[in-house]
Amino acid sequence: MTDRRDQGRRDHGEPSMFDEGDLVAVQTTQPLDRTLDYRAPEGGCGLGDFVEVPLGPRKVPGVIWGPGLGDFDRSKIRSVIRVLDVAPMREEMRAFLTKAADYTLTPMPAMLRLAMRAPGLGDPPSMRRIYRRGTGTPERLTEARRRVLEVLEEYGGLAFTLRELAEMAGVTPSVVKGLVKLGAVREEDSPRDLPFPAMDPELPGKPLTGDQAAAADVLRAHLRSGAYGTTLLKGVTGSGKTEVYLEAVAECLRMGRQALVLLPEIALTAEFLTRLEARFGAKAAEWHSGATMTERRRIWRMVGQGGAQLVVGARSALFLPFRDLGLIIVDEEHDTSYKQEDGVLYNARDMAVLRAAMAGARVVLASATPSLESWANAEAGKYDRLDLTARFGDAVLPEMRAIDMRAEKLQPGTWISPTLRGAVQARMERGEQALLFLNRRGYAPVTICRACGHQIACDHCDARMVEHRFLKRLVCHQCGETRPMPEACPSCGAEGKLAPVGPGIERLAEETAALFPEARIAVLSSDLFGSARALKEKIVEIASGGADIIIGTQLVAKGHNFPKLTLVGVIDADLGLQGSDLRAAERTFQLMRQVAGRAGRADKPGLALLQTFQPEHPVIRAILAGDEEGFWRAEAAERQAAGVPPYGRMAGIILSGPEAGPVFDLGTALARNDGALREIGAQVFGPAPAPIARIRGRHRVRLLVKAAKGAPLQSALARWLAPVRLKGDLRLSVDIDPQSFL
DNA sequence: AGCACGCCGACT
DNA sequence: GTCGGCGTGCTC
Repeated sequence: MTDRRDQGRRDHGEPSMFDEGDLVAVQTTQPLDRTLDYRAPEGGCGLGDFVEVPLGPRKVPGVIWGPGLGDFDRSKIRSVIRVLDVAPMREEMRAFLTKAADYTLTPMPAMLRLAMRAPGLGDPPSMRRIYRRGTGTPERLTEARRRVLEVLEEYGGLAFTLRELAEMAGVTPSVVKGLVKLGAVREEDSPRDLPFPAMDPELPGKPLTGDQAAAADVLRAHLRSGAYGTTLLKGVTGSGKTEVYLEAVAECLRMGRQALVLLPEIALTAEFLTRLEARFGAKAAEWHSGATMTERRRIWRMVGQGGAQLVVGARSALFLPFRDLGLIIVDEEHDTSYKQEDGVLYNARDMAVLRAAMAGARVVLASATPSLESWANAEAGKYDRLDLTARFGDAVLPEMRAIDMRAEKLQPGTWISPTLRGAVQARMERGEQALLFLNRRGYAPVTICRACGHQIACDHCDARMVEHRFLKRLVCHQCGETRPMPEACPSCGAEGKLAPVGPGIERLAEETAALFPEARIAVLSSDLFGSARALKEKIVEIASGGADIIIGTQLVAKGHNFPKLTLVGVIDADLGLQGSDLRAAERTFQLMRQVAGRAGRADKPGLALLQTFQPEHPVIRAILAGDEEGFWRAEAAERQAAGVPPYGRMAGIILSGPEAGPVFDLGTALARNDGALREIGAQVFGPAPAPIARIRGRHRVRLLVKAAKGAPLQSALARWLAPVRLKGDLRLSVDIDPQSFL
């Protein structure tokens, strides 16, 4: 066995610490709340080694976590089956997982699973056959043979698999095999998982403007310090944020350390990867849920061996076994998709900071509209802050104006005000593009029966079904359940009485087409495209002028460039302000600013018009005034007064089960036995129906725990929840720092 | 997580 | 009598 693990150990000066027969504690991915003692296998093992151990009748994967605890009947202790042939888990990774588990109140096995999500971890490094140019030329040089040799010579020295080579030459594999026999092509074995091509940090980036160059200098200096630190890089759309943080990536690569770029949305990576390739001359490793087993396996192993210098990935890339991580970029750090259920509830932005602190790496949080948390951390001096203000070229941020909908005359069932209509008309006449933004998929959010007043709801969720006219179906946006659009009311049976209420993006498209029959209209909504690729292609087509009016949901807000766009019309700027979610204002502010930022990127000035019924609302006013600092200060003051994050601590407890009764009973029992929480001065609110009271037939109840900023919330929660025994199909999950609090 | 053990209802 | 429901407990 070529020993990768020995190599890994030598690299870090860790000796093989446990001899055969020594007791070792193994952390497995089985949901046990402690490590299990085993005997070290033949040849010994070291701290952090990935191993396979017997557990009952099964073999399970695990990691050597430390010396055995020795508190178990010696005669029952079994031996580690084998040490897997991958680099051992580093001390720093174990520390990170431990802290992350403590912080999110996640059992260690679930945490460890995130760090072992690599296919074929236990496989030996497998080989594959590759083919390269041999010496000599066959006597009979047929056309097919000539093409094969030509391909090999064209790619001077490179080797290919049989299939690749045959395909590239347009011949059958047997032609290649024939050449092998004649010695003109050489057949070799090579490891399946090859290192990624080296990145070249010395290639020139785009020229930077004054403040971009200054910001890049600061980031480079931070990196050279070699110690942990976080920087909030704030820059409006088009300010060249990416170019600036790529300079930090370049510096990191120059230092020989690894860099990780986290992106919130997979759809962005294709465009982004091209950009990276142009900057560093080679493809970065791309880690996301859509990657194949082979790719994942290669990345996981190469990251651990130092054969991948730059990884671009979704949130789970934080758990890759980096050997020497020097920099984590969290792009669009405010994006809510960084916090999502992934088996474990964690916020990738916060975990990035934790991981970097453990690894002695720098973090750059990049955003045009930072989260209030990050803004507050910068204010408090915990993060450095860099602001990029200038936009590229002479383009400026669009002018923003409100359209007071109380003063506009609209036909029932229409949503485009005369003012907005006129503005769109003007753009059409000048041959410019306009974007109408409405953050609601489908045709109409509500379908009501005019005979009996019944609203069509999902059978499994407490949510209304949304009509999707393109699909001719009703769709539940909660669980994805769909059914054909009925003719008759499912409640009273009246036919032809079902009526759409309220606007969705499809209905808006209908209205737009009626108003502008000549215009080419493109509708951009995530559900209208079968694949990310199809969506991407559509966006490229639109950007090059393939549409006059773009109608889109929030996916248009995410960093796509539309150079001909000069008008953004927000159909319902009040949409995000409704409800009692404390972060609603923040999210509306971010979304409106991002959407507005789409307009006027090139040399033409942009205009953003916000249709609103409450133009005097503080959030709308802050958006219009472009007074970000003012908005944040006001938001911060409100949250401080309410004692909520980031000025207080919160946790959500979600209980769920098939029957509402037992779920509520458990919630009530928990709320009553809150001694452990009162000890730290924390309060419990609830139980109350969760924001979505029923999902896929499971009833959900939520409790909220609120504590002071410095309070030891996690340990109190652990003590509080320790005695809970979940009966039947009841489930409990803890959400530290929930995104929405009501 | 699996998988055994075990303690109560309707079948040959 | 026993087959089988899934509640409880164990795995080094």
